Amino acid sequence: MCGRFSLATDEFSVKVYLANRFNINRNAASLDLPRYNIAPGQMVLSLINDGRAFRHGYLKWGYVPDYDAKSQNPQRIINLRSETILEKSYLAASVAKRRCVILADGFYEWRKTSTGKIPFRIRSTDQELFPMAGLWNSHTDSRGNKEHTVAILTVAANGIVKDIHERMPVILNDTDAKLWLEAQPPSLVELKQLLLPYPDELTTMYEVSDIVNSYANESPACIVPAN
DNA sequence: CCAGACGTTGTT
DNA sequence: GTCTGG
DNA sequence: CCAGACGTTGTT
DNA sequence: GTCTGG
Repeated sequence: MCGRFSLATDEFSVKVYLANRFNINRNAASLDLPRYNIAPGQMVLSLINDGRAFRHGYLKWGYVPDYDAKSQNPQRIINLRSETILEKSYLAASVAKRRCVILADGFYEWRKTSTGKIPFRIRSTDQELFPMAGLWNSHTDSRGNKEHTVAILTVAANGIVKDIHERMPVILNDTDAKLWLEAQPPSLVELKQLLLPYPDELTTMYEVSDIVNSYANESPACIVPAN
């Protein structure tokens, strides 16, 4: 699955990416980059389509479903199985109207061994920055604060990631990302067909230090190859 | 009609 | 062991 | 995802 | 919010 990732890129590169690939040029706001260790509960850089144009902004990682929006400690869903998003009634409105992508340049998975867990970083050889498919939602919590929350969609691990883990985030290419974000998609069934394991031949993976285990370690050491 | 359920992963 | 928080 | 916390009463 | 079940 995907419970930790990186966007270890400087702000300028991300702004160039947003301009070139998504025609986003209103870029005054600071993007708080680079990030080496992004964890659930934190704000993640996301793209949506507002019906006229692509927009970027921050969403809080941990999707709060409508049915739980008013509880004191709502369920916060960090991943959703892409295979079943069309079957879950509580997701219907998000699937229809609140699809998004989350920007990353790598994600972490842990291999379980008899002696413990070993972290790995997985990247694309094709896209320095890549969009991960997500669904977002809005709610007003019990104190009246508005929150925009997001879950990352998952899919079966590809041939590379399979060595260490059974699931991986849905990574899209730029073309499919735009389709996924399309405000008036041809059909939701067609959109769901975009949610596939990333191609093996475009995937690279390497072991990293267990420094990454603690989200408090927001440091370049997280992405340095182990040994 | 209303009431009740509604996640994921990994591990067992 | 299990939940919470980042 | 992992790390960290994990209680109660009564007093301030 | 939306579907299922009774």
